[in-house]
Amino acid sequence: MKKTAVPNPGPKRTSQRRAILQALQRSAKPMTAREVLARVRRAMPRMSLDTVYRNLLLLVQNGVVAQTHLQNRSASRFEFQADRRHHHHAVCLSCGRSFCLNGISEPKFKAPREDPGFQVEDHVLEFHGFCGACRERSGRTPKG
Amino acid sequence: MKKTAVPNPGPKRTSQRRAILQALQRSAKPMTAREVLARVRRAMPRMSLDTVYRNLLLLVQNGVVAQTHLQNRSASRFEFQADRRHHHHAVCLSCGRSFCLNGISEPKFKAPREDPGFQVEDHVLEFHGFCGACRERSGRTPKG
DNA sequence: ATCGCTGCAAACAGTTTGCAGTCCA
DNA sequence: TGGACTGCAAACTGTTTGCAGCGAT
Repeated sequence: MKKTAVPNPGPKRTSQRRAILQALQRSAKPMTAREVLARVRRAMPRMSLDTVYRNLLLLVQNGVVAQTHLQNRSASRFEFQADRRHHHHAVCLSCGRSFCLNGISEPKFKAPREDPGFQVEDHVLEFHGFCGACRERSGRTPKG
Repeated sequence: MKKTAVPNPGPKRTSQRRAILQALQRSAKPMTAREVLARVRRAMPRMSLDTVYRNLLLLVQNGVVAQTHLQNRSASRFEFQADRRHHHHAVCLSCGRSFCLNGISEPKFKAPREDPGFQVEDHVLEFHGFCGACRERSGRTPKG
């Protein structure tokens, strides 16, 4: 039997996907879907927010991108992960930007009295405060 | 000039508000607005979700209730605070319930390299895992 | 030729807001 | 009495989904 040209199933390499990933890779800070969209639209004006979400979801599922729901904001943030270590975030209460933190010692878990059988898989640690820029802008000094 | 009976401005003590606060006080776990509504409706069937939200907001602003956006879930959780100490939460990845944790040692902050001037005001620590009930239900054993 | 992907629009969940009538102080 | 509060409905935001056409393999 002649072997028919069976289309290769699985993800396709689309320009949109590449652009979204690239935007994340180039950003030092986690971005919201909307921020990603704005960035990508500079090159691809017709990109839609749905496509951003769909691709982010895919990237998150593949472990390429990490998704975080910040306490502060309703929109989740996405960041490129590649071989990044587990880390935490600092979120500015004023401008909402979030920064990645490294070298924070990992918190130790103690099961709740109510449920001693609780088994931890993961954790999220988020610091809230004011970033340098916002403190300067608002006249907050390091000591004041 | 005769002193007219000027209505006292400021919050009024309504039965709805009392019921909402009571529901939170009686709950060991943080509740979503919808959970609060369900609870309160047992006594006040006409209570609306909007009223729950409005009152929760007020209570949060007054520091009576703490609001937490969990990583996991989209709906925020509310819990009675009174004179409660700062504490953290454990969230079950399976059933979504959240438990309060006490006696966790506080994480230490280290400013991000990117913004050494970041000043911390607060933090949130959230453990994710599986609660005892869900582990039993799904056959997860402590060692397996 | 397929099947994944895209853009558009509509659907959804959580939350907020405008309005007119109701209730507490 | 008057402003605070309530219920209802509608608006809004972030995110997801249905659909028909497009595009990568």
